Amino acid sequence: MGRRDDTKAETRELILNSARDMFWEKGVEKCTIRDIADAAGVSAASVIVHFKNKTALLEAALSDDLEQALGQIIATLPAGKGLQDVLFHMVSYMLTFYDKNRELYRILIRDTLYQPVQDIPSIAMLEEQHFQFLTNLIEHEKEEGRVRLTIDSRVATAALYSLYIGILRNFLRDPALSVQKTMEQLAVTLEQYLSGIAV
Amino acid sequence: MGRRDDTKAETRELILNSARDMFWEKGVEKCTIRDIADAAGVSAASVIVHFKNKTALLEAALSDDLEQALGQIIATLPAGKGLQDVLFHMVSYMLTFYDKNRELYRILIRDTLYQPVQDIPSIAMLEEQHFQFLTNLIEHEKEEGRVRLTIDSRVATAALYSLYIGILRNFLRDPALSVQKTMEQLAVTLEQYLSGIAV
DNA sequence: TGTACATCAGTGAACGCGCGTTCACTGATGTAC
DNA sequence: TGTACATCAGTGAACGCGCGTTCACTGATGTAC
Repeated sequence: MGRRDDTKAETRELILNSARDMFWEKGVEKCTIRDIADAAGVSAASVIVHFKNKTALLEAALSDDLEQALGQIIATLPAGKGLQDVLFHMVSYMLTFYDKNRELYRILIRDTLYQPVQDIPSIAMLEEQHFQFLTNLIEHEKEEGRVRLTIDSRVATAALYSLYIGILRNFLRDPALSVQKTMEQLAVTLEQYLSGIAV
Repeated sequence: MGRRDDTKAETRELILNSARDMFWEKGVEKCTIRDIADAAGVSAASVIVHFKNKTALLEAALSDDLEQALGQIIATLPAGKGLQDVLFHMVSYMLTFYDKNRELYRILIRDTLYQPVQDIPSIAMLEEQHFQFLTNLIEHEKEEGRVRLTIDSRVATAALYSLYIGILRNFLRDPALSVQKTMEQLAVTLEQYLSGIAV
């Protein structure tokens, strides 16, 4: 880790910061790799050396903020509350976060959700953390006697995540849908999931 | 509806057929709008007149087959069976369908799932039909006394659809995941959803 | 029914744009002796 | 410690490619009278 690696990392950061700023300001479609390179005071070729393509750059540029958000969520978790409260807290935080620039995050999610894991390393890692956290939470709920012991926690996590992604899809696709309304959707969905629908 | 409209519709069909064939053969990324135009014996400008862009063409070109698949599913439905059997039948049919060209359908879904409804008219309509069918199914289950009457069918439909999309995501992103294995995932997920996870 | 005109699907060729690649290069940093 | 060479991040300029647009046009079809 000599000076060479340091300056390399610095250049990377310069590009990442400019990218994030420009994506926020002008939107993904409206700003070019050249624009970002210019703003970072770096050549366009250098951007491509650091990031495979525009989507990879987008992913890397926005994942820092996402990571911070996830950290914030966990730091501000309501203590001693059950699954439902924790999930509410998480989703409402994330929706408020995405609401700051729905169009930007819609494009991020559209372009990453169905990509192979190796193409979206940062977000895949965040997702994995998120999963692990939820799984632990469900395990904890089992110990508290609020979730049946026969339930497979990984399966339940995947299901809850799918329900979240589904609701997020509505939220990001329909600008008229408020955070409030979306949280109400979550409430009924979650209520159904927890108690089941079968007689 | 004179001859003018007829020939217009014919040209549209020519483009659509060439597009579907080429997308299947070479993959979406590898074939250009010009390639498709040439194969259809039509000018590239004409393709753009008929379809706004490549994604719109992809959506239109593949939605016919999807519509047929959905028709087939409903036609071959196991009669007199419950929700679980019907859902199994549907998902297993769709996975087998997508399995014929996972990469192609991965791209289709990636490029359409988070697009505004007006940009993907054909698929949005299919989705709406699919939804309606599921909602009716759940209503029927209520009458049969297999689903609680207090359950909101639209909410349950949205939830089941989200769970399906989540499982489909794993399937399309991981080529090593077999239809069989994916159906097992569905089984446990569905079992949880039907009976709930809470004590 | 025929004539004159309007409409419009489709053409072909050119264009601008942005992405991603390539390549010879510069200059700072790292390493071998 | 100094010297000579190797490495490699970054440059700048050019390039090819595909997308989507534009525009003057042709010729068939539709419509008004």
